[in-house]
Amino acid sequence: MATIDDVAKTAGVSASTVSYVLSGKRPISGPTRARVERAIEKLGYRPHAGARALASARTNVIALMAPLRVGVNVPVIMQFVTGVVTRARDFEHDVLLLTQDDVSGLDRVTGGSMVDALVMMDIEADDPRVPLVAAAKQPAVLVGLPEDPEGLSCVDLDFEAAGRLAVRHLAATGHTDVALIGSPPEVLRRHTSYAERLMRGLRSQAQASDVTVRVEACDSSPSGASQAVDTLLATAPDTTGIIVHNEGALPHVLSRLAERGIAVGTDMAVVAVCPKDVALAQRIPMTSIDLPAEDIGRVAVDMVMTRLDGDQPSETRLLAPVLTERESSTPGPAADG
Amino acid sequence: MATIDDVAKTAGVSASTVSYVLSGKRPISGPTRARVERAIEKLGYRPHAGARALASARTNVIALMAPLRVGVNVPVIMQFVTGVVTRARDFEHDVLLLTQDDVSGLDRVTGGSMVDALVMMDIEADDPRVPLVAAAKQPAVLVGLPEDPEGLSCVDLDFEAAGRLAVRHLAATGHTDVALIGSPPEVLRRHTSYAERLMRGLRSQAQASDVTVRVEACDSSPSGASQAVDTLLATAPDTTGIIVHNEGALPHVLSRLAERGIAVGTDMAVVAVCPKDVALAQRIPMTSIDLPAEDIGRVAVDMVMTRLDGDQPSETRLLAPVLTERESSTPGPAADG
DNA sequence: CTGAAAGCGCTAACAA
DNA sequence: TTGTTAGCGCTTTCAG
Repeated sequence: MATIDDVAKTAGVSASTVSYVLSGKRPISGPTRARVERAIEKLGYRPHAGARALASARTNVIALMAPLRVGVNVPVIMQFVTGVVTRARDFEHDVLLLTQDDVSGLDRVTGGSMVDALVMMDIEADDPRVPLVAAAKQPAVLVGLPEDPEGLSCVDLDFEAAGRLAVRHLAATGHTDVALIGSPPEVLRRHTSYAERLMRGLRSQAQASDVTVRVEACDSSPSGASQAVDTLLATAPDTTGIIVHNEGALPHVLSRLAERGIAVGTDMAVVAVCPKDVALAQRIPMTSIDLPAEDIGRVAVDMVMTRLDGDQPSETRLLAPVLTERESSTPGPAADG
Repeated sequence: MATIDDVAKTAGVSASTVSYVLSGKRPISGPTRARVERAIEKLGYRPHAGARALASARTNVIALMAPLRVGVNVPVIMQFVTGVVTRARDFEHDVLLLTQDDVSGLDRVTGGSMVDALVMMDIEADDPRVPLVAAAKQPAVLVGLPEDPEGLSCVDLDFEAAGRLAVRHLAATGHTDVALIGSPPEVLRRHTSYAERLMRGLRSQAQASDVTVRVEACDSSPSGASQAVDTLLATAPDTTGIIVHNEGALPHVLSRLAERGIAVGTDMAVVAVCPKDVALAQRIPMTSIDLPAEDIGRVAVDMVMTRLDGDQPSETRLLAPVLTERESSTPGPAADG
């Protein structure tokens, strides 16, 4: 492999000039630049990342901690990762992938100066990684909200607003008895705050709009979904609007409703909280509040990059939810008259 | 951050001794080792990755090129990535994630010595990345089979054997008219060889077992799946066994069959080629040939690690398919008598 | 506008 | 069993 000295030699300049041509950190005359570039081209020169990191204290790599366990949210995670990776490239950064549970990985990449910054997905209320990352010398942004973000930056969908929005939509279309089919019990137990935030929004808007909200936890399996639907219809037969916040269960919820002869869109309004493509991949195009995973990933990278140079103060960004009406929700019973 | 010299100083030894304690590349006396370890602990010392890479020409990072486009195979990809990341950790390596289409990323990480090795997913028959990676100084393993693997190592499920296995299973349970509901047309156009290999196996075994096989390409959308089912039943009404090799379409295929009053498992045997968890997440537990994505990822890492030190010759490993009988397939018509 | 030279923090001969 | 020392390839003062 050619080194910077090789390039310097064949261009007839000093190594530092080559370096400055590459970094643009000082003005270079046209002819000199041209000769250097020709030499680089000719030799197929690539700066050695390790040497660069050593000399400049910059790796041009960010770490991404993602929950790689198999499960419900796989599409969301993938979209998020995609957003992070593509946006990182816009800043000339690559992405080092860590699994959520590799807590020691945090220390490794951080202390070993393997990365310039960190993005951590799927933050739980009382997440053990939060204190670790707060102590790191690299900036970090969390996706999700921990109990105490003490000086850390966070991004997420504004789930509370999403909850309000969903209820407002159903209320506006005449529904007075609505229900949430939500996350699996284990998610709730883990205190991933988004579920709680959604419910808070749901409840506050329910009160404001004078509708009742029943909440049903729901396993993502076919049987879990069927059970949730059956329980709901048994205990709250007046329900005319359902909010589903569980991608894995969504198709099965719809199947179950179909099996029971309930026509989604006419007999029952259904609003999903999920990525757009998931909403569109159902048997009926779903009215949905988009979970803009890729956007969130992009924003996370933007935030972390901002913090790379200047020491911006920490901030929390909650993206405003957007509801798109599709065939699964139509004016409800009270609006019929 | 503490450096190796700091550690050496507080342990009262030389830097090289610290280095050797860490690497284990030469014997160290008990007491010395103890003092060094104490110093490391006390200072919270972490070797600087860049410095290490520069001095040793090892980064302890491997690159993984994965197709991050959204689509059908998301669960498979995630499982695969998980396999790679966790196995890499067993070899003290981290994973740098590149997107499939970032072809220049290959050059960047390779030429810049950012990684020790490469794993590339989803290789197509005439993949433009193959010559690039063949020219790299780092070893690589491909997941999938290119047209010409010229000296490169590959892993994949043995799809040809899987095709044979599926047909053999259906034939053995009495079916004589079977069909494949396969990948979307665009996948076939991309010449991802697995689809072709599966069909080859299907056809050869069909001939051997004296059964007919009809092939239906199938878009992964609900409507695409319905259409495939409808076309199939219209043009080949005698079909009693279906092989589905399209995870995204699978639930919709099953729904469509249900809608048409065809009972999967009794009226129609269905064999899926998909990950186990997908097979189990359907309305009926599916007889399936497992797509062991996580295993493949693990094997890919094993192979690439082997090639890191000694220059092992290149090899291609095709994992033997395993069929698990579940409720979606039962003895067919001919076996009834 | 360009060069010379001093490190960045580590590894691995070479010496003892 | 341990220490000394010469780089690894780059960035960035400092000088001109």
